[in-house]
Amino acid sequence: MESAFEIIAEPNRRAILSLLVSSQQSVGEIERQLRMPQPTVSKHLRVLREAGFVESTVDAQRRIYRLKPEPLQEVDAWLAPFRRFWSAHVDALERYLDRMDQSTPTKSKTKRGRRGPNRERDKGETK
Amino acid sequence: MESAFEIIAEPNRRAILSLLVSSQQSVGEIERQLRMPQPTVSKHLRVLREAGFVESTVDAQRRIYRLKPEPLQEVDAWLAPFRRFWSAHVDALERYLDRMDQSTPTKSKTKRGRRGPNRERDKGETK
DNA sequence: CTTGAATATACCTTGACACGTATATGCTCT
DNA sequence: AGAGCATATACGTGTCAAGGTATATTCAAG
Repeated sequence: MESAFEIIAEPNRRAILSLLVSSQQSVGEIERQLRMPQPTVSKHLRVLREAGFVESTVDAQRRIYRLKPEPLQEVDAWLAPFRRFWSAHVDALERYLDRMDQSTPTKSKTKRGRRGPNRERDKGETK
Repeated sequence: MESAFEIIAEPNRRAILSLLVSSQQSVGEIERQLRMPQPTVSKHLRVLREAGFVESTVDAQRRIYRLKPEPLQEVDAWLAPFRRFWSAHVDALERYLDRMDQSTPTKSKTKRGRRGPNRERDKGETK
C-alpha cells in the first residue's frame, strides 16, 4: 500500500472518495448509496483513513467520515509535469491539423515526420 | 488491470512515465537510467502500451517509446472535483479556526487573512 | 549464414489484497 | 441490565500481478 496511487487504484475506494467530495457521510450512508456490504465499506475506510485520505469523527454509534486533501494533492502534484506535456502536445497536433486543413489535395504528400519537438540525445549507445 | 489508476499504481511504471515526459527514450536508455532489468522494463512498457500510456516506433532493433496523453488526462479529469474541494476546504478551515479563536481562550492562534471565492458548502445534515 | 545486440515473451514462484462470513466492540434507549 | 443498531475486526480463500531466470524473436553487419 503505502503510496497514494495504490490507494486510489481500487475502484470502490475511488467511489467512496467521490461520494465524500460533496459532503461528509456516515458508514451506513456510504453502504447504502454504493450498495456494498458493510465490512467492505469499513475496511476500505480504514485503508483510506490510515493513508490520510479521510478522517472520522464519532457521533454516538455513527462514524462520520470526511475528506482530507493532502494525499490527493500529492497525486495532483505528480501529474503536473504531464499537464505541461500534453498542452505542448495539443499545440503540435493543432499545427498539424492546421496544415492538413489548408493543404490542397494536390499538394505533395506529407513526409513522415520522425522528429518531434524533442531531439533524442545519443549517449554513446553501442552501435 | 484495465483502469488507468491501476496502471500508475506501480512505482516503476510511474518512473518510466516521468522519464518519458521530458523526451522519448529507447528501452535500453530506460533500462540504464532506471537501473532495472531489461525484462522488467519491457513488461512494464507492454502494460503501458496496451493501456495507451505510451506508443512505440521501430528504429532498427530499437524501439523508441513516447508518451501519449489520454490516460493521464483521464486521471486528471477524475481529480477535478477534488480540486474544487480543496479551495473550499481552506475556507472551511479558516472559519473553523476563527471560531476556535473565540471559544477557546487558552489557545492563541494567528489569524489568517486569506480568503477566496466564498462558497457555501455546508449543508448542515449533521445531527 | 553466423554472430551479436536489442527487445520481447514464457514459465514459475511468491506475496499482497479484496472479498465473504462470522464475530466482536461500542453506544443508546428502555 | 438487556436488546438492538452501527461499525469494526478476524479469519480463511481465491485471484492476480510483479519479479527472476531463461529463452525466443528480430535486425544489422560481416
